[in-house]
Amino acid sequence: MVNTREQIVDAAEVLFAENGYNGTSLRQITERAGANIAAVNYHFGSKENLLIEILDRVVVPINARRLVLLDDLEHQGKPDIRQVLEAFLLPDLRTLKELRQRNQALPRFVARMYSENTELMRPIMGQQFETIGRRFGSAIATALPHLSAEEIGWRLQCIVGIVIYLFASITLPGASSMVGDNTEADLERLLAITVPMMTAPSREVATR
Amino acid sequence: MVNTREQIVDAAEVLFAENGYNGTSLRQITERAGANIAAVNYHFGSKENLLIEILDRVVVPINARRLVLLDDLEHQGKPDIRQVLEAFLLPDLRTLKELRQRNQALPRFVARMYSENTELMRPIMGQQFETIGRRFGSAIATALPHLSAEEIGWRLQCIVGIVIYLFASITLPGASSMVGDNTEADLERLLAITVPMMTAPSREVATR
DNA sequence: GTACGCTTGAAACGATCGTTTGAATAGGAT
DNA sequence: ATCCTATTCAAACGATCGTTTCAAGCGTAC
Repeated sequence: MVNTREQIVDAAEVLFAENGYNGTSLRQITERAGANIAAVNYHFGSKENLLIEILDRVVVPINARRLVLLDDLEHQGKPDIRQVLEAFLLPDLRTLKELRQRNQALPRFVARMYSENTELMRPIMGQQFETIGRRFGSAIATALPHLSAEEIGWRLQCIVGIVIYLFASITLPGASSMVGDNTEADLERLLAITVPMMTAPSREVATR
Repeated sequence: MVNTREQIVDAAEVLFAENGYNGTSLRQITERAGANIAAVNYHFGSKENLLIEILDRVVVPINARRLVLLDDLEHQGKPDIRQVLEAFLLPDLRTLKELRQRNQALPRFVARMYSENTELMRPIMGQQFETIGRRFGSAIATALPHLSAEEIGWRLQCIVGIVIYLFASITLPGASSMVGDNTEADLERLLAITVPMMTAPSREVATR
């Protein structure tokens, strides 16, 4: 076998997406990869390290792309809400499309891991979103001065919920798929609802 | 033990929410419930039946409530978009609050199972949402004639994504919790963004 | 008391889990 | 050819999984 390590990662991506982390055994992975059981612990050390390696390669670049786009925007001047949201959403759509081309089931797995909110995932997504939330929160605040920081954070989390749902690729009966191959069109469609959703006047809650 | 069956359900709810279905063993469940291992298979037949029993008691009433509210609305006349969305969201918020009072971790577990999109879950949520999507889709279509049925279904799924995210109770660092105890206030907050999000013109080009 | 359904108990079932071991193999550098 | 490092392999490790078995306990009707 010339490239056992890569074959294992590919097989694990598919099986994790299909049956979850706990629902996938190393024997399934290595059988699909055409490798030996011991190869996982040899190349990765443990099953958990294999998971982290898969997740990191997906999650980290998304937020890196977000920050690059936002930096560019703020360097050019004061961005409006549509530009900020585009910088937030475009990395998701591009990554979603790329992941699908590489492995059709991978985005769903990432969405599952995100929504599991377990102790394994919390440091991975927590530290990532801390910077993202602060940077985009203040960018939105300057574009929409009528909203409080708390309300902006709340609405941003709603958008995160939509994005995770996009990644989950849940296609309910009678509904078409949420995103397609045309990233520009998907972005337009998302901005068409997220911009009004973010711009809407606040009915803020006092008792929280 | 006077009520072993109930104790098992309660323990399973907590542990499933914490560690997932595959991540929870029957021995953990029965130990927490103060029951014997064999009690699970005696009362439920299998671990999978125990899961289905827990999910059914949560998911089915939500959509039943939705349909009752929508029936009431349509019986009174032609509902506007805000009323329809209220009928869609209110059962979620009420159920979310109730579930939290009963078991703080239960909503997160439901959200996890929803987003897993596995073969076990598909019949449970699929058949449920088929009626819901059709009924609410047509109700929204009469309230918003400028939107195509396909666009309505797509936006409705975005709202489902937000709701699942609410249930997941993911609290990112630096952000407050998404919903509280004041259901009326939470509903107002959700309607403040979902009504503009649903009403927005289709594929709008620019907001300046 | 005796007999009978319902429920619980301890123990073991076969299967599978993630991990480890140590020998066998390959392929280049010297 | 010889050595060395990297990788693969079959096999087994102890642990834990969901499930089953069957005896013991329980309250109620006879």
